[in-house]
Amino acid sequence: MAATLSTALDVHYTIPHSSDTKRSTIFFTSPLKFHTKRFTILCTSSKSPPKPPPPNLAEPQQQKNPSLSDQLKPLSSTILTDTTNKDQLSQTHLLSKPKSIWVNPSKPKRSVISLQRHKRSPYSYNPQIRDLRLFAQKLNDCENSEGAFMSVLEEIPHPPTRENALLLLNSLKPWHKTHLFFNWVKTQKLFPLETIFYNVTMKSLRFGRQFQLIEELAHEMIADGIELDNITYSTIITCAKRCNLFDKAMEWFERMYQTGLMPDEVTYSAILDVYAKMGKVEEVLSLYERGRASGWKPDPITFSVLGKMFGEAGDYDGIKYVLQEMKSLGVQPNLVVYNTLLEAMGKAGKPGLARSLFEEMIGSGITPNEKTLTALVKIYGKARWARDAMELWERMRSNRWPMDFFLYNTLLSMCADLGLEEEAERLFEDMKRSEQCRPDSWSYTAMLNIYGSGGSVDKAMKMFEEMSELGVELNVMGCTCLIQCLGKAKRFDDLVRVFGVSVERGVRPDDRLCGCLLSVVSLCEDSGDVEKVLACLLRANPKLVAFVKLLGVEKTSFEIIKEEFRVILSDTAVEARRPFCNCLIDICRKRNLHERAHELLYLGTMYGLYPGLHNKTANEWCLDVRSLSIGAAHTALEEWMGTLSKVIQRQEALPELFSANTGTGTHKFSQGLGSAFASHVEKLAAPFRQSEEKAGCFVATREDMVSWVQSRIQSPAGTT
DNA sequence: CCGGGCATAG
Repeated sequence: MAATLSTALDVHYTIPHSSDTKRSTIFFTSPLKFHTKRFTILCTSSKSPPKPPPPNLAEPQQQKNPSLSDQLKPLSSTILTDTTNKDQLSQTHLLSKPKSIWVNPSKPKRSVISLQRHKRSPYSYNPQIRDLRLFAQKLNDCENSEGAFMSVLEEIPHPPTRENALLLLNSLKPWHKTHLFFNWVKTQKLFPLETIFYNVTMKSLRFGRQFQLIEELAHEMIADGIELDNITYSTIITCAKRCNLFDKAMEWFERMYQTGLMPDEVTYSAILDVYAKMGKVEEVLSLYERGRASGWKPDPITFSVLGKMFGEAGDYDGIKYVLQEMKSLGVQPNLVVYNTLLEAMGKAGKPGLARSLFEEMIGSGITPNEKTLTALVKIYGKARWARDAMELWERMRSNRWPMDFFLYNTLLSMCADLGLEEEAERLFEDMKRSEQCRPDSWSYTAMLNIYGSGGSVDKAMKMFEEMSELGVELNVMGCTCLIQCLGKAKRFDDLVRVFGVSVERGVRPDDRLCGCLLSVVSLCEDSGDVEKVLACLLRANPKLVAFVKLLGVEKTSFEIIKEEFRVILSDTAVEARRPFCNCLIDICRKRNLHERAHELLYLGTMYGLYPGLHNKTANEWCLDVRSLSIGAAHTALEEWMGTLSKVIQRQEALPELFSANTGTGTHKFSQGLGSAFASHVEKLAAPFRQSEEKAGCFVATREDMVSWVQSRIQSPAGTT
């Protein structure tokens, strides 16, 4: 198999792997692509094309309005018909800032947004407001049934005039009661129900996510000839969005244009958010550009929508673009915008930029809230920036910045990320003493994570017992942390008990928990223990257990392993695939199935689980084992040495430097891949030395490598 | 007293 794997590793020399495929930089590196892409908002990239209005919808009154998709013809086609020298124009315009396109158009573009916000009608002071508020409270407090509601309603202190009815309608919750009251007012027929009555009712229905009812009301408005205004549409659209009915949101947005109503910026940013939530980045940017071209100066909420979208995409260039746009338009970010952008920076993996953005925010005089601090604490924890995390924590205390439940739990998780056991314990005690923030399932899980990764088994078990006593739910992550910890401590009987209790208490094992059990199997010295742990795994993933057994059957062919492993991996969550492969390799090595281990590493490489394992330049060949388990790293090193021997024997060109990167294990609790690697290198007497410049890197010169390989060829000792 | 944006995990 060795030859086959070297072939696989060789494949890596030539195929550049890209780990950055999720970056979308449409707008910034390739404006041409963006602007020339044919785009119609409702048709092209939507999985479900827009349906015609349902038959019970009245026909829109004004057919003269083009559909939105017609209005949003690609910018490029509009520009190119305006000139004879198309090539030149497309060059100059597409490379300049998009908005410059609109400086002097021969025909003004049709506007897509109304620059005037919908005006609200003023209301006059109602002297009965006090009575009516008390009455509304009474209605809110009564039993949530039609009978109870109607009998309280008979005690209404003042006649339900238009103003009184509106006031009551505005004060009612939950949505059932608003709806009952709306219907009651309708049956009274004391005055015609105007748009505002529908709007207020819809707002309440949206709280209860009652899209069906909202749509019924909208159809009723259409049938009765009651005008739908921007407030109506934005409420319908945001309700559809919250119910994940994106097609519905688009359908109503489209209908709005068709009836000749121009969205104002509230409706417009609501629909931008709909597209953003669907991940339609290009569509959002196109809409944004069209709005800008109509003379719209977006407000902070719009930028928050854009920032969130780029954050979800992990697109740092996009986040930069949002900041630039705000700057050039003179829009000052508010607290929510900063919160969104901080979170986005975290998702884009830019802790340093998140830190400067936070300082900029403080500098501009904005006080952070719980959400700001939650985002930042999470970022520092994940980046393992212990110093920044502790400084921030100190600032939170000395400035008395607000704390809440999320923030407590995030601080606990940060302690887990940084290995701060004592700090976490103090925090946890604070929470127990507090009124508002008693530890919940998240808090206990964080503690299980801290004790689990720190190897404090007894403390972890104490948490587990405490959870049972207090009735705190154990979730799959807490269970995984505990199992991992018990496994490392070789307390297999406790492990089996914890697993059983967890499943009884409703924990549904996921792929990460299976990976954890598999890693415990690789730690077992005794075959009886192996069976115990496999029995747990059998309840969660019988196929995986069958595969583990198959690996030990000597006559199993490589082809069978290949196919069965493929099936296993395709049934496995992406984030658990490499851990599975690592553990399986470890298991094989533990059982002295070294050939099998090499086969699995080969297959793992084939199936793309180890991108960038081997990097080759003219000067340096580097084996990057940072994402490998100890057994897998040993296997990869052996494989690499085998390949090098052949290359040297064939007298092919070699680089000056060889290096193996184990990483430094920035996590306090990481398992020490570097030292394991060092001792394996020592056992092989390979000429690798710890690099002085680069921590976690082992280096060897060409001369040393060649003489070592040649000595091994002469006396092939210690080849396993 | 009618409409839009922000948070917790192995």
